[in-house]
Amino acid sequence: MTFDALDARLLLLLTDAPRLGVLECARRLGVARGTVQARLDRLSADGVLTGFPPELRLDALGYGLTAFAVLEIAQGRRGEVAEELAAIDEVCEVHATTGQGDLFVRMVARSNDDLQRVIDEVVGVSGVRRTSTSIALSTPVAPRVRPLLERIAQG
Amino acid sequence: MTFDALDARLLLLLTDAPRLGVLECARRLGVARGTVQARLDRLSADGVLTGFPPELRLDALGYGLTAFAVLEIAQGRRGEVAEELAAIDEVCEVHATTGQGDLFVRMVARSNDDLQRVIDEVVGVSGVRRTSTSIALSTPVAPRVRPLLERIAQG
DNA sequence: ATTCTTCTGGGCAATCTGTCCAGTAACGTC
DNA sequence: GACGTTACTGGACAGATTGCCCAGAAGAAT
Repeated sequence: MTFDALDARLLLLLTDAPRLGVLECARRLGVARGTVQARLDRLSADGVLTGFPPELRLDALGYGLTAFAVLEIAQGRRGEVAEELAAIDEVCEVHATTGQGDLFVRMVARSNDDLQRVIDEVVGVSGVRRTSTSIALSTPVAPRVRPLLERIAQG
Repeated sequence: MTFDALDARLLLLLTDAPRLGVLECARRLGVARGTVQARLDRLSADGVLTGFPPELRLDALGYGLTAFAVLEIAQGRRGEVAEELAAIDEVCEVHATTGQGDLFVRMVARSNDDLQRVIDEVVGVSGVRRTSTSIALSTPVAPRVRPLLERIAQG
């Protein structure tokens, strides 16, 4: 399973103009339409490209607060805890990590009160020992893949 | 600027079938084509919907390691540091947070050696005081917005 | 009651999609 | 070197979709 510069250029193109048609991509990349189609099919089939989820500004949706929590979990209950966390709507991301903390959680909320409620819900999950949370004040670098793609595309 | 259930249902639809056409969306939502078009235009214009970036499995791309770093920054140099971090390709996300740590960084790497290099680069940024890093062992909940949308869509 | 905004349902020309195909270039193998 | 495999090109086709426009209906606000 390979991923060459053309794949990267294609994905960059779709990053910039997501709802672009296959034909237009082919034109801009200077290759035949079938090639673009084949690449997209292959990337999807190989599981490299898992989709094109909409990118939303959550604050415009009413969820203006983002917070992080580091959870320390009781011995051997990590999987179980992770599952319960996944059931909380406001929990947008969970990682198991090395270090003193065991689980790292990203969550969102509508207001301070709402955040309080969400945090209570998170730390209230059975098996959670110690927690420490912090609030995101700003996001200088929003989630991105672009630089990596550009490198592969021979930027 | 509102965001109603139809908007949410539309975005859920596009989440599941990203490269779906406008007409097909209209059919599945049971509304006129023009409505779907208008909603998408409005969401984009309002800045709620910022795009449809490709969702990639970075490990399939060679970047199999994800690590997090909490950086403590010298007084008043946060913005400056954030800018330098943004210039590092492997840095995929940066948040300014409350708490003892000042900046929270997510980064990726190809291998342990590579991660070492990336970490060195990150902590080597001038203005970075103390750092603590940890590695993501697994990701029980990958970044998601779905539950929030479903709630708005009247789930 | 009147005005605005939004949605509907339809029509139009131009474009795109999915799907074929044959020819050609590139690559590894024997 | 000869051969087989794989990927890309360029072109064809019918059918579907897009962008755009419009008049009328339905609701909400004044």
